[in-house]
Amino acid sequence: MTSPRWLTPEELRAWINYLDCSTLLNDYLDQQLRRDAAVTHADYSLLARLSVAPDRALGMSLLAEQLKFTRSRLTRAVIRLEESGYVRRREDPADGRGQLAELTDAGMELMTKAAPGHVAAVRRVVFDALSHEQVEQLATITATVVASLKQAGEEDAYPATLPWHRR
Amino acid sequence: MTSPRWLTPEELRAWINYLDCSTLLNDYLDQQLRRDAAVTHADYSLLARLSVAPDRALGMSLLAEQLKFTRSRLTRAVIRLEESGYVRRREDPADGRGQLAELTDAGMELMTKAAPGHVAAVRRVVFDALSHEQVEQLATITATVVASLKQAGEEDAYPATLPWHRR
DNA sequence: CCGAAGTGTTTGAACAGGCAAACACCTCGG
DNA sequence: CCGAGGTGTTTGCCTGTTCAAACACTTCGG
Repeated sequence: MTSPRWLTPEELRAWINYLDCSTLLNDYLDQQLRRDAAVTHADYSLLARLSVAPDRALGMSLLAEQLKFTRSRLTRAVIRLEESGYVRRREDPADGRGQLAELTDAGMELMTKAAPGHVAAVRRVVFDALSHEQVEQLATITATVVASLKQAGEEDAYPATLPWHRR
Repeated sequence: MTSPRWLTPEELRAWINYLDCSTLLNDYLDQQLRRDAAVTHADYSLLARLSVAPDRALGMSLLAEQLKFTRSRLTRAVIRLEESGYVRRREDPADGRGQLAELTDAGMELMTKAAPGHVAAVRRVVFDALSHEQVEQLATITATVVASLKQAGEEDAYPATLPWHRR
């Protein structure tokens, strides 16, 4: 690093906007779901993944990977949701080490009640405010950054740690 | 809500990409700062705000607002940073109720050490991967969403709670 | 000058999430 | 068939965050 290249004014503006956007959007959706469906955004995402899975069930590791959760976070989240009656766990018939998380009927019912409001909220603050072109731009930009993160992660991780998502 | 308008496939793709991007990017930067400068991304942002403020000092409420922190979150964060020696607090001479958070020399030194690496990381995973046009698109899109969130927040909040940032 | 209402900040209690270590089970070479 | 090493999951402990209630000070109407 010779002289650390700073961000240009446009980059800085984009960066600050992005940071604010990401925080506020997350807060907004979390509030909306808490208020209207009594779940957090994180729990909602978990249930949503299960609701579209075949048999409404997924292995814990797979689920953690999709959600970008640490395994321990997932364990605790699933325990909580199990206590609330939305999820059930059973052993993976194919692998004695594995557990499957399965959406219960109550969980499915919650999703069908909560999803319309959530989708409406996302629409309202994001997609209704953006043009069709901007939606495409957003998809491309975020995909690019994700790819770039993936590559950066692999390079950094050569010594030892953080294989996929801090393991 | 007649029949809840679902998301189109492109919208859904954009949304999922965005969600992944936001999570992974935050994780990545947090790891980078923890590893290279022994601070969290949140603490870094706080110190960064102070470092560019006049006299390196800001009132607690103003700082909380800029950072989108709860007031209580800010209180505790500042206490922690004060114990680490990066921040000092003093009474606001203009208002006996208020406190000012001020960056110490140690804090400033930390920032000058940490900033280049952080900026390099942001460049690497975001701006080096995007074209100049995409940076502008990102700035516009995020600004639009922030504005739309602000409006949505005001409308929702008519009954009672959540004035600015859940108060 | 008094007290009510407003604004700025902190505290107490509860909980989510991260890391690292432990545990359980599978798989494969010998 | 045994044990070493891998993979899937959970647990213990600690830190950071939230919500609500308390505190502290200021301001303003009477």
